[in-house]
Amino acid sequence: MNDETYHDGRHHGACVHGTARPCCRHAGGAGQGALVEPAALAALLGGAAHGYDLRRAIGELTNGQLDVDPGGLYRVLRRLETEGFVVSEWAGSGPGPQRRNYELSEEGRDLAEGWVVHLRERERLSGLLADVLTEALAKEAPTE
Amino acid sequence: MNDETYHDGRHHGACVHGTARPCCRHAGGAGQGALVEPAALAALLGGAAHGYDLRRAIGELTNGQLDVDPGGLYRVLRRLETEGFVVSEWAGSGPGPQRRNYELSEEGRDLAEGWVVHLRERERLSGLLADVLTEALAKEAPTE
DNA sequence: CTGCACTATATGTTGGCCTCATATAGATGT
DNA sequence: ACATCTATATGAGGCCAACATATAGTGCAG
Repeated sequence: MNDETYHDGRHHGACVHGTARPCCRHAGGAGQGALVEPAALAALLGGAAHGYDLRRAIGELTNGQLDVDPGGLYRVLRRLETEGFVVSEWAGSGPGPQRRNYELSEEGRDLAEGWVVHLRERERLSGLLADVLTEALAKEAPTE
Repeated sequence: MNDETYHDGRHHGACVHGTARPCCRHAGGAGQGALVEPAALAALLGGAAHGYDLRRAIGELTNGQLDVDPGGLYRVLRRLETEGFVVSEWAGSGPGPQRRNYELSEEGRDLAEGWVVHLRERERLSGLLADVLTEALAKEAPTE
């Protein structure tokens, strides 16, 4: 009603500024750090699948926490293929739109292992910074 | 010696690809997500200071885990000032290069609180994705 | 006296990512 | 016929970290 801020599950309401002003950190991935690539790798580890199914698998694997943009997902799959981490081919013709089947290569499995390390580091740094901020806010007691 | 990879504490050796190829994820903040702004806010919560000192404070607050680029730090401080989260002025003339003193505004404190929420979310998602990947890798037992 | 390292502030540039937008095409249900 | 879902894809904007580069003041060692 008179709540003019967005509530569509995207970044509008989750802007770090906590305001309705145009959020300056919802593009370019600098907000959270890359997520689509590791999510795609996780889904592919569960077995070969087509793009649309991988997106669904990501949602299931993360209990609905991650809903990756299909545009970004296909872009990542393409790039991972050009880099040799994924292999894909058009699936046999059946009813419905043409499907492309994606499968992880051995190098892709190694890449996934690398991402675990990277994500743990991000988790650690995020927690560390959140702790530092929390303590600093607590010390800076209201004096007004 | 014959180890051709970098070892200068930057992202070279920490590339998510785990290879010596030009790491494609060490620029644009997409690697870890934004860190300079919350770190700057944390340092400013400790009291007004000049830029160079804030960088040192960040190092201390994070036990050496974070060594922010001075270029980026000054850029963030400037932007935070134009956005009203920080106030600064040239310090009185003394020996040495000219210094600028930065101080958090009330809005800046609110912004810092918003960053705690954001960082906890990033911590949570990073941990979730790392868990998902770890479990998927464990299930995909070596069959070769 | 010179050169180097530190202090202190700053701008330029590049590459990658997320988000949002838009597009094409096949199938199904109302 | 239209809306929705399935399925694949490209374009564009904005942000960030990292690296580079610049200017200027100071102190110290050789």
